[in-house]
Amino acid sequence: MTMISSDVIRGYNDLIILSLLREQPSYGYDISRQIRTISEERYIIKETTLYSAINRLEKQGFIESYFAHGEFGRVRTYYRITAAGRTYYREKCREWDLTKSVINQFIRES
Amino acid sequence: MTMISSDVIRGYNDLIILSLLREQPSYGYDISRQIRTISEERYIIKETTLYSAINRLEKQGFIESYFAHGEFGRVRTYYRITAAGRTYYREKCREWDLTKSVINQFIRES
DNA sequence: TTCGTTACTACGACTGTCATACTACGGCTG
DNA sequence: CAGCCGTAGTATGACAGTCGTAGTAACGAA
Repeated sequence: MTMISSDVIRGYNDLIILSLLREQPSYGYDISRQIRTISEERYIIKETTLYSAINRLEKQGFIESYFAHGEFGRVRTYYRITAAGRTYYREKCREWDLTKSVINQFIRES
Repeated sequence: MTMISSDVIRGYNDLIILSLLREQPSYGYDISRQIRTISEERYIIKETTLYSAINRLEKQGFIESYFAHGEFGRVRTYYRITAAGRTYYREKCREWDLTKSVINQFIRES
């Protein structure tokens, strides 16, 4: 099982986080578990990386936070995507498609 | 025409440079023109980024330099890929395939 | 002689990620 | 009831790759 190193996925954490929040609001720890699960253990995001990405996205207005109780009454910080966040997500998706096609051009050359 | 920003291609400059040197030895300025041409102007690498990537690759032993005359007798620093570089290139390609499939999983989810 | 293109190098700044470490609550086991 | 594991984070400083800015220098064309 090959894992993904952080430097190759660098810059796409925002995209990944937003793609999950597009489905439904969530909180940090759950987001990290979802990433792990959906990637089939091939990408495990570091806590510090995740939370710094989350804070960045919030500062930029792409997500917003609210407090809610999970099971057993524990309060957690939940995040939901904003309208600006959805727009940003679509842009990032286009950028990703472009990046894919450009890089593939170089690899296909050889 | 949408351009590729450097933060999305970050980490793949090594792969791109090696993919070109796999074909034939070349020098800095020519590599940057090839990148521009092959990407159809969608990715224009900054000089400083290119040369720091080249120096990094040489330090790591993935490419090696030699001096040669271009047209009109000007001496330029040419680079060719090493055996270690070819191995590294193949690894990076596999990593790229993995990254693609993982990121696509998140995007396809939604 | 000046300008544009070629062909670089140096330096300091910025950003995203990481390593390390710390806090704190709840549930389970011994 | 003590200790540990899983949950749910925050703080801090370091590092690597890229970028902005600037400078050098050789060559050909106008």
